[in-house]
Amino acid sequence: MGSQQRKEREKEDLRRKVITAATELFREESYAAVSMRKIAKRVEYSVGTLYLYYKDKDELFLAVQSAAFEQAFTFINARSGKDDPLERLQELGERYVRFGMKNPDLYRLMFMMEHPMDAMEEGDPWHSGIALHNLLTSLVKECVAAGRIVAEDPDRLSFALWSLVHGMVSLRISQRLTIYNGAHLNCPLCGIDTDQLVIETNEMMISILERQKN
Amino acid sequence: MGSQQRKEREKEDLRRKVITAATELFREESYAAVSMRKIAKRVEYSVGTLYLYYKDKDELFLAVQSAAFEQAFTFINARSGKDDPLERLQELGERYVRFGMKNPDLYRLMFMMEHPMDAMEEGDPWHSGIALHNLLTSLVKECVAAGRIVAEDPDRLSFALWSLVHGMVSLRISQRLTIYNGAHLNCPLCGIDTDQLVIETNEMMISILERQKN
DNA sequence: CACACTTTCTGAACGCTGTTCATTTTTACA
DNA sequence: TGTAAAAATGAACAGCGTTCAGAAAGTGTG
Repeated sequence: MGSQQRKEREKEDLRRKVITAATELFREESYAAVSMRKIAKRVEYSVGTLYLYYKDKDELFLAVQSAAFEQAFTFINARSGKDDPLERLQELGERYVRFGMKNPDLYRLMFMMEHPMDAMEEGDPWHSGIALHNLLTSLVKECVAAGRIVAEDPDRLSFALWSLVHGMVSLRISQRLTIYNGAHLNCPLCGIDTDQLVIETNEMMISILERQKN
Repeated sequence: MGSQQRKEREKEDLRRKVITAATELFREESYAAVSMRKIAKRVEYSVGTLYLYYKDKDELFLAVQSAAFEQAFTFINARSGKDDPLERLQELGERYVRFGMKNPDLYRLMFMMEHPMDAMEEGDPWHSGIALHNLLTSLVKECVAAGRIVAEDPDRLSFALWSLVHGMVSLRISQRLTIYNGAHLNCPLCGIDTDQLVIETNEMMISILERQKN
């Protein structure tokens, strides 16, 4: 019977539809405003049905997260014409922060949401996230190999760079860079556009690495 | 009449009690588990009373955040015997990440919680947060003045360092460093204790700055 | 077609959340 | 002691995630 396969396909279809609807909602409203009932309404099923496809909200959100990681990977992995690995490293960071700042609620879901570790057992929602991480580390190592930077421990340096860009994006997303808006903090950074600050600081860190010699 | 002043004092007392209770709850349970009813129960008032002292949950949380910033400032500002400003900078970073990793839910409240900007008008919940920021920037400038590091733009460098430590702490808190636990990411960092990784990476970044010459 | 069996779907119900507000209790002062 | 003002209460409301008895739709057989 081919009907078995058709049903499998339909089941997968609905799962995808749910993820798409949830992703749209994340884009339209804020992270906190996305509820099971709203997702159900958008896919035109009752709320109970969602629980036939996802064990609970955490599992559903994990699936959305997984899809978000794929989007992020696609966006960030876009190859550039540059030859210099260090330039590509800078571009990698820039695309990372751009993605995060353009998709704050997806970014929250990917990197800032509290996690139900028990739901993480099966499947691998972080697959594309891991791929991103590998992209970074191998690029850093390429820079070292090409003599563009010096690094005793390229893996730790990669972690530091990830932390740097993540730190900037998450502070930006959580509105913590608004301290640079008012004048209560009197420093040259005040008044600057925070998105620009993030991007420029990424560039600065790259040039610091470039200038560093053993 | 002195009764007027006494009432003012009692009012302030309850406000403080509420903040203390909420802070305790943040420590005991997770961030998400702290509800108005639980706070009310702990201070032995009805839930409605809380709304006589705080306009809504956001305002209450902002007050808790403000107290948390003070705690953080006290903890992180602890003076060390070191003379070298760069060593003190490294210690500053270390105390920052230690505070964050020991008080994950307070840290969430301070730096990761989505913010109701409209509640930020009066008062200055970030006062001690700003003080922390100033501590960092002035220390960085001290390092530059002492010739311990080179920095074209000390303010941007301070922002970068803040982003770095915040990035590490928040990734740690959000359980994202668990990718270094399993073996699915085969790199030298795997299996390492993540708290240690964070602290060591802070040290590494300091030594990178130290080695950097113009 | 009719029947039985399975799968899919529904939406009311439960206990939780933040928030409001009519009501009651407590306090203050003449 | 009486009365006006202040403070505290907790039931009620809408929305949340989640469950589950029952309705509906689909499937295979006689």
